Amino acid sequence: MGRSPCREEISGVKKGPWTPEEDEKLIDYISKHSHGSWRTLPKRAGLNRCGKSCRLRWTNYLRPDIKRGQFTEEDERTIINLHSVLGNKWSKIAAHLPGRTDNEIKNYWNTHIRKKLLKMGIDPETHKPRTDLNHLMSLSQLLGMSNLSSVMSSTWGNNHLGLQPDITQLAKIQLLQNLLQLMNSNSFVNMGNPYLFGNPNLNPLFLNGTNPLQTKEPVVLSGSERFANPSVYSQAQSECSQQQDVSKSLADVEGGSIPQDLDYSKISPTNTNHSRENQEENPLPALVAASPRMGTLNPMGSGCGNLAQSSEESPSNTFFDDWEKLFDDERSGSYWKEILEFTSTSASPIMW
DNA sequence: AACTTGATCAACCGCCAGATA
DNA sequence: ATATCTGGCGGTTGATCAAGT
Repeated sequence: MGRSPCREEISGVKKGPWTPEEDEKLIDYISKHSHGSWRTLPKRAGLNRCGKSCRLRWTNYLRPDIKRGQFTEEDERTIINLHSVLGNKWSKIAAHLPGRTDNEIKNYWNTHIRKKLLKMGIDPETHKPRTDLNHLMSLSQLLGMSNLSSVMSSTWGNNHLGLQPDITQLAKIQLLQNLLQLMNSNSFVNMGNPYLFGNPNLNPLFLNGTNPLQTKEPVVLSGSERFANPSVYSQAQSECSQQQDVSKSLADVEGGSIPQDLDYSKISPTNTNHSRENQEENPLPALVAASPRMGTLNPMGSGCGNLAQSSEESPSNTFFDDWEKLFDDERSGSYWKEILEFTSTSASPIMW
């Protein structure tokens, strides 16, 4: 039970980097006698090291079947896919990459992949899009304050908080911009990165692995009535449905076999028929720019489809007209209204 | 040239679970 | 049944090197 005291540690064995001589001794001994008990190995091999240190040195560096050198793209894909399923189970991940050690994979994850994912707006822990909670929260609070302010204004006839009437609109616009950025970064992530392309579960926004932003036809929408149009969205669904199931992408993993203990029902709560049903009940509106200005929000360009390019096709004059129309339409019952209501009501208590 | 900063990765630490006495 | 041993694992550290100032 518990950690065994390493007696050698007490007697002051050597620590730190291994010398070539020590490596040679260890290799020589293990190749002749096999390692046997790691605890007694150092003494038998004539090494002034802890048995644990010897084991680590052997398994992580000296083992003859260790594969050195750069990780390939395939390796990287494998690691990301497996990590999305297994989490930080480095040894399990390493089992799928012959010749790679758990330590090496762990290091590679922390120094390369993790940063890459963060840059792409993916949370490396959850493999889901990052949401800057602080930012979203502050916006939500702003909305909350604004709503409170309106209530107080109507009650007392003036604005006790000194908030401008436009603050609600501003906050809403900023919140939506955030959401758009999130979705745009997702379109990049999913379409531009082959290892994520086949992994719809990595993206909770794309239920069924479909990105509502990505439609093949240049869909032009403006005003709230467009946002409530499910046909466009379902079209997008079918257009983009070539995305693979996560289990398939995992089956393609180098090494082939998938751990028996994997419970795929835990992998993606959104990647189910249930989510499809939910989606049909509450179709996410196609958030497509009706003006070129909007198009600039997506520097990565298209995925499997295009964003709308033509401003002439929009009956509205400007991008902001469209948004304003959307926000002003309190009767629409649109998805966006729901989002805004949710964010403004679910915010943490306002700090005065 | 000297210093600072950031990235990388080998090695260590501490915890855990299973095996064994 | 309990204590101890052992190997394995994941998290963290610190030495080293390269790039930037």
